[in-house]
Amino acid sequence: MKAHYELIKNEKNTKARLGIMHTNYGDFETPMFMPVGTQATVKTLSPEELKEVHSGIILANTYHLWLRPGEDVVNKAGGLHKFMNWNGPILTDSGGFQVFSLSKPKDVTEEGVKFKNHLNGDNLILTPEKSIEIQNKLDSDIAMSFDECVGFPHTRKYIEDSVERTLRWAKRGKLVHKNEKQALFGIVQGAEFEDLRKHCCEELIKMDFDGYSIGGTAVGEPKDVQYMQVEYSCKYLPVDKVRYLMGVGDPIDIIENTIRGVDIFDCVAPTRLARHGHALTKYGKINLKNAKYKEDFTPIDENCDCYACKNYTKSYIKHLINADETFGARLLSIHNIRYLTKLCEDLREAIKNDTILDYKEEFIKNYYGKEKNK
RNA sequence: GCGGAAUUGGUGAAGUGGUUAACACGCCGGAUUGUGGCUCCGGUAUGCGUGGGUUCGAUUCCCACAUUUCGCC
Repeated sequence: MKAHYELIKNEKNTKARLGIMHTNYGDFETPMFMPVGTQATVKTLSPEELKEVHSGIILANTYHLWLRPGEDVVNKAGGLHKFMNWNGPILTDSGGFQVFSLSKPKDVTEEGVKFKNHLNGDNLILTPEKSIEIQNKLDSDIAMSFDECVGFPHTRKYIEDSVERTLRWAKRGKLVHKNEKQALFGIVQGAEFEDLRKHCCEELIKMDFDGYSIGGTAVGEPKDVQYMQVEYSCKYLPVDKVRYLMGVGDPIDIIENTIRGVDIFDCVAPTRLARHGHALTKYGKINLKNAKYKEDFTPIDENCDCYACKNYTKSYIKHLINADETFGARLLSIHNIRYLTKLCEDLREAIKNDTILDYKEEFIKNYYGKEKNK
């Protein structure tokens, strides 16, 4: 069986959707936040801890696992689930984001994208076919097409060419996709141009993917542009397939884009922020390095059910972060991921009750309001 | 008691008779969006042991004192 989406309910006042993703490694409800585990591990967390924070699915990265340890090693281990001892769903990114973060414009060719291996300097080329072959071997539940993720700003002409290339790459990848238990998603590009997003959606739908990702967001564009890009994508996507917004994980953005019809999110923010000493709270992001927490013997959030909040104080976690102890990063990662999965639980509840706009208003009032008064 | 050396921010320290006293760490803030993990960006000594003197001008030269330290009796 391939992973597939079941639509449960549309929210009455917005485009928000409640759904279930069925996979061979369990089902999860959407909207859902997906933590990032680039190198077959969500940094600092064990699989048991990931279960505890209610991660329905995690993301791993094709580019990194290709370079190290190599897809054949993972394949011989019995696939990514066995290799990393995670028996929940896994989605793999295609390496498309590395097109944005690691390559220069001249490195993007029709064949694929040239990279310099960051571990040993080798010149490499990642192609749509190679990306899919690697993902087939990694044996994730959901694979991504290899796309070109273009940064912001950019010219319309470049996006026009890039979208066509991404479509050709999607088709090439689909042709070599052989893993029958693995779903394959197409990626919508087109930046902030509605006609290009529409065109991209229509062409991808013709290829009949198992789900659709919205790409080209979270690359430095203003918030209103991001929301527009999501609207211009969801508008043209089929209702019976899941929609995954790539790279977005700011709490407000999760709410705004859920309202616009997105089902799955991923972001490095909760884990990266954790390693740098930040915690997400109802009243905004706080920096535990700040001196004011030195003798704050209360939990990050008294109402949070995570292991960190149930057992540790801000003062202690601040001490761990200041002393560069990894346990601090682990406690904050647990909290931040739980914060986002709980946010998604709340959003699902609000969709059931058709109260998502009220939820958003209340959330923003708390998140920005008190933070600014501090 | 005698002789020498030293005294620069929270710490280790560089430095010069003349605009804003280097650098590092720490500290105080900020950033971080399909992760090239442990990064990046700011701020942080109105003052160079204390008191005099020389000089147009002294943290820098001179004197005294204090403190620290080394050696000798």
